Amino acid sequence: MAIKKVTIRDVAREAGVSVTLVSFVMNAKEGKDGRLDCPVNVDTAKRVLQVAKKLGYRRNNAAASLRSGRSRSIAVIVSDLSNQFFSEICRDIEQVAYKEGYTVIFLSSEENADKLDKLIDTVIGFNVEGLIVAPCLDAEQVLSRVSNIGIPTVVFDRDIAGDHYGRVLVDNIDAGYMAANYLLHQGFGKIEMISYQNGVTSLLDRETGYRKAMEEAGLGDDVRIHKIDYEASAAKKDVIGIVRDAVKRGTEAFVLPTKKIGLYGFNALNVLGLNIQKDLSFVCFDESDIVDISKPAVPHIVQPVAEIAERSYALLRKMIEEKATDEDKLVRLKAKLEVGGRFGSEPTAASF
Amino acid sequence: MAIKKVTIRDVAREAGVSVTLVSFVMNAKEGKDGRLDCPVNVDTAKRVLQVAKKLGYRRNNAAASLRSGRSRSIAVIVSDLSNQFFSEICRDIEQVAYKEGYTVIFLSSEENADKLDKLIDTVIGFNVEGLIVAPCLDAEQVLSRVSNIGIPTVVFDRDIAGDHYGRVLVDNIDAGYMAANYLLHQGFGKIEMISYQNGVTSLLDRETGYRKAMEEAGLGDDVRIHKIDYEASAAKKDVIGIVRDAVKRGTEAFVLPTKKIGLYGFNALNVLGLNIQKDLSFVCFDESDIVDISKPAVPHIVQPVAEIAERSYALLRKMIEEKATDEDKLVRLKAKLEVGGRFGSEPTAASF
DNA sequence: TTGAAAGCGTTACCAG
DNA sequence: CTGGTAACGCTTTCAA
Repeated sequence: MAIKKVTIRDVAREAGVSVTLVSFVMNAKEGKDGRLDCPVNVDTAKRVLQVAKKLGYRRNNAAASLRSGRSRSIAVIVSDLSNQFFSEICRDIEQVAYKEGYTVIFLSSEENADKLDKLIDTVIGFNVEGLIVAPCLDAEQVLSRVSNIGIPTVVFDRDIAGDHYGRVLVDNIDAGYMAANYLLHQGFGKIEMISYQNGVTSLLDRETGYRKAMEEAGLGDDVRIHKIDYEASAAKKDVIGIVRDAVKRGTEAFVLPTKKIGLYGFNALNVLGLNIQKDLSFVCFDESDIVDISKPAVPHIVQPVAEIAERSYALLRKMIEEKATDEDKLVRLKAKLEVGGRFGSEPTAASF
Repeated sequence: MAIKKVTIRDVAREAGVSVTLVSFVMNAKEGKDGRLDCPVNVDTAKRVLQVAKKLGYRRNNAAASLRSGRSRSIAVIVSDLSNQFFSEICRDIEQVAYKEGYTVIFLSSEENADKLDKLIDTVIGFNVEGLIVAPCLDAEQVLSRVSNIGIPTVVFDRDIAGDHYGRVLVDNIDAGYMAANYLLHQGFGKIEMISYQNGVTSLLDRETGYRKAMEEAGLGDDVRIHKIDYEASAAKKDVIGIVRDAVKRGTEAFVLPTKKIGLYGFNALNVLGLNIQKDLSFVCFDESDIVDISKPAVPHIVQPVAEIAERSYALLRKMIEEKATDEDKLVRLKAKLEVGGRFGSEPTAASF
């Protein structure tokens, strides 16, 4: 069956009016009184609406966008769509954009700058009005091209130099500081950290925070940051070795600054037959099934996902409307330390 | 800064050729020999390419789509983008589509049929060539409208009656059967199941499979399927109660037919102070951080995510090209039982 | 309150 | 091989 194509002209003919009228009616927003606010006779409008519905008319956005230059759509490019952190942000952005009648296109750069480059071409060709990007590694050059083109762009999660971009960032220094400080207040002194060697800003900042907390506690000499491979199976092995040696050395706790590193940490405990808290304590980052369920609860730093999504979208809209001041263009959010699991404050067996 | 707009005409003028030539060149696919296959002089083509690059030309897809009627894009609508199962499928679809030069728009219906309806309007307005949909609850009517319009549509995860759709489904009866059967072979007899009361086909099928395995084992009288609320906090409470009562009754094992229900199960164990395997055994569904890390390993049914993605996309492409036979339009895939965690076959402490 | 007509940037068609 | 020109469906003046 061929795809039905009902145009504005079909509606106009059937309703006995001009295409202009139909266009007016179809674009009219409903006022608060339920009335359409457009310079069209109420009865005519009603008739047009009816005919449009009967015929199954749907606006051809390609044509509308071509003519008007606006597409009422934005693109969100993350480095891995299957990463929970990103997919939650995507969902939240979609929800808030949807309310304003904006369509969101999601794309995944797979942590690959070349692919990011091509994706950006694609979405620009789609006439999106703006971009929200979680920069992949080495994204600087690719994104500088975007800023040359002049398409409004907001980056989040990782920082990128350049004052053209809107930036929505979590204070990762503070996050790392909180993580280490929590452990210090628990009475631990021998606290180490495991991080990736790839040097993304968010991780470097968390390392800085950890270091700062240790130094303030007069434990600067005990700072130890282990760097592991980014690739999963290598990383997993690395962590097992690090944990095993650390326990021998008398290490009491670890700051594990990403969700995955946290999981590697738990895996190491399992493999080594160690117990969380009894043998070793962790502060993890982000929520995971593990920290949700673990008993005793595993303290973890959570990023304000919904807020990141909302602020990114709001900032982008402001930039699209060219109303964003330089102040607006940098949003700094704080992470939070969760001490109980997501189920922590819920009824326990005792309450039954 | 205004958005730079370089059109095909600018390139044509600068290169001293007609717009037609430029269009030819810009649409030419690279042949295997690296040569462009288009009826254009090689040198001319090269010059056009150079000028296009120099000027920063990018095709306006809205215009191209308007004129050609094809958009080289498809839409994927899932019921929750932040659900790992869906987001992995999205990523995989994106990857395979990208290779063929197709853009994918992802949307999230939030398990809401009305929203699905609107999203479909939106993407049709975007001139997408086809739809891949994970039906939300009550999606039947909404989707029947799509099939009237005649836009090629593939559904996955949940079945929908109607022979217009392509359908990529996992054999959930078999999956439920495998789950129960595994427990039976472990020597358990008192096996129960916890499921949602919302009656989606995939769950009903898993229940059927469980029932079938029990009946074949002569344990038809012991079949017990607990139905819980879909809403998380209610569900969590329900499961705690169910597990507590079940253990008292001497239940040995549970089939937990979704990832979330599995997590509720683990939560119940925690809250009740029970041990997996010692006090109660589970077969879960889908991968999660828990089943990855748990020790002893938790057997779980995994769906062939990559295959679902690939087959859905391939089928949709075939339908778009009107080459899909009725045979093609139903793809049945098998789930697999994983007995070890994802880390199961990896090096353990002993190997260090 | 209504309508005619001029494009938006591209591809398709036809002629050279 | 190359180029002119007519659409595609819509929004947007401008005029009635």
